[in-house]
This record gives sequence, C-alpha cells and structure tokens, in this order.
Amino acid sequence: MIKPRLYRGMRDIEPAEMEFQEIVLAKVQELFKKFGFLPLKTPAIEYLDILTGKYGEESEKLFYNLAYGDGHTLALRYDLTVPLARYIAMHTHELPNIFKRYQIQQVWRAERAQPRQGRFREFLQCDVDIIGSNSLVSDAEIIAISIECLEALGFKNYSVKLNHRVLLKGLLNEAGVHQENEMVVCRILDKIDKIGMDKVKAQLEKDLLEPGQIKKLFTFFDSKADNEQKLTNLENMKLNKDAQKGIEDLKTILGHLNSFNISQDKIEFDPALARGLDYYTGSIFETVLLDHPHIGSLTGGGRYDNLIGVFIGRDIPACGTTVGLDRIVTALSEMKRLDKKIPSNKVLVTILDENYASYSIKLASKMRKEGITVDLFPEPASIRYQLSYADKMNIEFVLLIGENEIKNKMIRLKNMKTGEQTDYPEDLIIKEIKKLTDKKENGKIENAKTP
RNA sequence: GUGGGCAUAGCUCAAUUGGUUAGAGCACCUGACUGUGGAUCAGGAGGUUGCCGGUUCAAUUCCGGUUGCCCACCCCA
Repeated sequence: MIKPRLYRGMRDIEPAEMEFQEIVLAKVQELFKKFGFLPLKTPAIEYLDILTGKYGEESEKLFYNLAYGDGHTLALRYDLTVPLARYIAMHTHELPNIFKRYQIQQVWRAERAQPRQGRFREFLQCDVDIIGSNSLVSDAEIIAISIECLEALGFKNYSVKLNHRVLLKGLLNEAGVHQENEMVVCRILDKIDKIGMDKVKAQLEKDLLEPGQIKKLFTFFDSKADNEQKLTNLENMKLNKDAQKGIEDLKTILGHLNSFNISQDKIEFDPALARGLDYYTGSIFETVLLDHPHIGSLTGGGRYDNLIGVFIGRDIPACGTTVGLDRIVTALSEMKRLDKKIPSNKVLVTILDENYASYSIKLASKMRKEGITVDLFPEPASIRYQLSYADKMNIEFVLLIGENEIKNKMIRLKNMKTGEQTDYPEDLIIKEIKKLTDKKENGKIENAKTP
C-alpha cells in the first residue's frame, strides 16, 4: 500500500469550497470581460531561460525546476506576467496595437506554505494586463479594475497602496543610498506601519546608513497628510528628475482614478511601498485588508515597460495586476462569508427496483431536457439507502420510482424538508418539479449572501 | 530561508508523578424499521500512540534523532 499524502503546499479543494470558488471566479471573470479584456491561457511549463532574470534573485530561488530526459531546462511558471510577455513577443505582428488580456491559471512557488495566510505553493492567479500603451490611463484602469473586483466580492475595509518605482529610486538617490543597498533599505522602510518609525530608524542605522541620510530619508516618508498633500509636499522639495517624474505620474494616475469614480480614501500613496519583482518600471500598487493584515496582499501589480523588450529587443509598454484568487477565498472564509453548505436545488431520481431502472433513467433524461438539475441514483438500492444519500447531499426533492409507482402510473414525490409525500401522474410530475425547483432557484438568488 | 509549537481512531480531543486490556464525542456500519432520511435506542468495526533508536522491570508519557504538520518572521498572491 502507498500512503495517501500531499506534497507540502498542495491541497485538494473540496466540493463545497470549489462551488464557492466558482462563484467568485465567475464574478471576477465577468468583470474582466466587462472591461473589454480577452482571455488567454499559456502552458504551465516554460523554458527556464524565459523565466530567469526577470523577478530578482530571491524570487528565482522559488522556481520549481524540472529535470527532463531530453536535456531541456524547464520550470513551472512563477507568475502569469512573464509568460504573457513571452507570448506578446512571439505574436507582436498579429496582435492589436493595444492588447488587453485576462488570464486565470495556477502558478507555482517553492516557498513555505502557510494556509492561514492564504499562502500555498500552487495557487490561482487572475491577471489583467494592458499591453502597448504608455498612457497612465492604463495604470488607473488597472487599479480601478482591482478595486471593482474587491467591491464585487463584498470587501469593504481594504486599502490600495500606491507608489512609483522611479520616484522611489529618486528619493533613495536624494538620500545617497547606494544602489546595492536599495532593496534592503526599501524592505526596512516598508515596515514603518508594522513596527513603527523608531525601530525602522534603528535598523537603518545598523551599518546601512549615516544618521544624516536617515534624517533626509524621513523628510520624505514621515507624513500623515492625504495623497494630494503628500505629493505636493514632495514636489515642493524640488528633488531630482526621477522623483519629479514619479510624482507627476502619480498625480496623473490619481486624477484618472477620480474620473473612474474611484473614491480617493480607498487609495493610499505610500512612498515606502517597494514590491518584490524586478520587472516593474513605473507605478506599483497592491491591496491589503485592514482587518486581516496577516493575509498579505490580495492583489498586486504595476507598470513594466521593458519586460517584453527582453525577448524582442524593442520595448513595448505594459501595465497590469494580479488578483490572488486563493487568497481572496481564504480571506472570505476567514470572514465567515463562505457558507460550507451550499443549498442544493437538485432532484434525486431513485431506482428502487432493478426491473424499472430504465424508467428512472428515461425520466431523469426528460427532466434534464427541461432544465432541471437531476441526480440519478446509480444503482437499485433500498429506499433507506437512497434517502440517506439525499439527506447527506442536502437534496430537497426525491422522486421515488419502484414497483408501486409503475403499477399505479403515479410518481411519488418526497419533500425531504417537510417529509411530505405526494403522488403525481406521470404527465404532471415534470411540470410540478419544475415549478418547485424554479421557485427554489429564485429564492436562492434572492437570499444568496454575496460572497 | 530563520525561530517556536505540536504529532494518540476518518475528524476533534482524553489517558493521574512512567503502571494492567489506550478512552470519549462526532462520523461510519448493523439492527429496532423486509417501501422511507435526519431524531432516539441497542450493538459493531476502527490503533504498530508519525518513524528510528535510547533509558527503564515497565514508555502514549522521559531522552536523542528523523519525518510531517501548524504558527510567527521573511517575502509575496
């Protein structure tokens, strides 16, 4: 015998959770379509050199590398953005000048799994990207779509953090931070919210920066004002070109977001936000749940204007975000929005007698043609056995079909909730069932807790 | 990758300072109920106490190792 087990970070998504995931997925997908995005799928496996050199050293340690007999070096995709860039590079001439695509597929990362934080080694990402435009309308639209996504799923207390890579670079330059220290400094700065200003200062002082540099840096980050004010404050400092470019971009994006009718208080300009992936070149953003900080970001993205160029030697601007579907489901289930028992509007058609199995099959088929969801019991068995199944499956309506029914030409309908049983002539039974299940379906829609 | 905790029935957990046959609830199966589920009652099945070694007359309990899981940090979706 082989002990059944799962590789760490992998999980089975069981029927109840899967049904829930499908509801969430349908909403997300509908939204992407509404924004005019086209679907795309790419393979799980890519050549290793397609993936390397894009994410940064730390991330690339998390690739699942595949050994294969023919000597090719392969890996499972780490995200959906680089495969998209590869796809664009292979099809530049056929694609429209602006290409908006959404993609919903799994990605794999060999990091330590942590279910409570919605963190797995295999997880579902929903990406939306706009390829081919420099316009900051794209950045704003991508942020708008992330927000609409969360709104559609019923999230309320979230915040979109927004920053700009060029601005960040400019600010670090102003403070004289060496390039090799940039990432480390960013990472520490990022923790201002979590561990507080003083601890951050202490960490920076520890053989990284001079007190003078730290003082300078904090003139940029130490601000409680609103977005507009923060940006204006920075602008008034007359900083280097990079910083100014970043500020200008962010102001423009915030302006467009206004036009998208996105309320400004959902967005927080955070000059310390860095984000991990190397390929970002402009705006960067992510969303977090204020009540569930341990879950980390639900969405994250930014502008990456020279990623595609890596494959064709000519830059094509691009901007996009990913929506972390598994993480969203984790968050919703933590918020108790996930109803484990999804009400069923199925009808169970029983087979009580082997001799009349064909009658049950035919009736089930007829009902399905009428649009009724029918679960046909697969074998002749005792009523007890089949009713107990219906009970476990939360099925409300059961059709009893056995010798009595065939002889009397009456089908017995049992309501599992009330225990009531009524006999209907063959020609009326479908109509009756349809009436009952339609009613239930409507009630279900009216009463459905929006996840 | 760093730190901490846990490991006993399918699940959730008991088992006195180390002491006889490792228990309970839920779930499962059978019957009361030969055409009626949930409720009740009676019974049944289910275990190499993660694995390997050590200490001891005796280990679920103590020690060492190992594997797995959980939590936090890091990073991220």
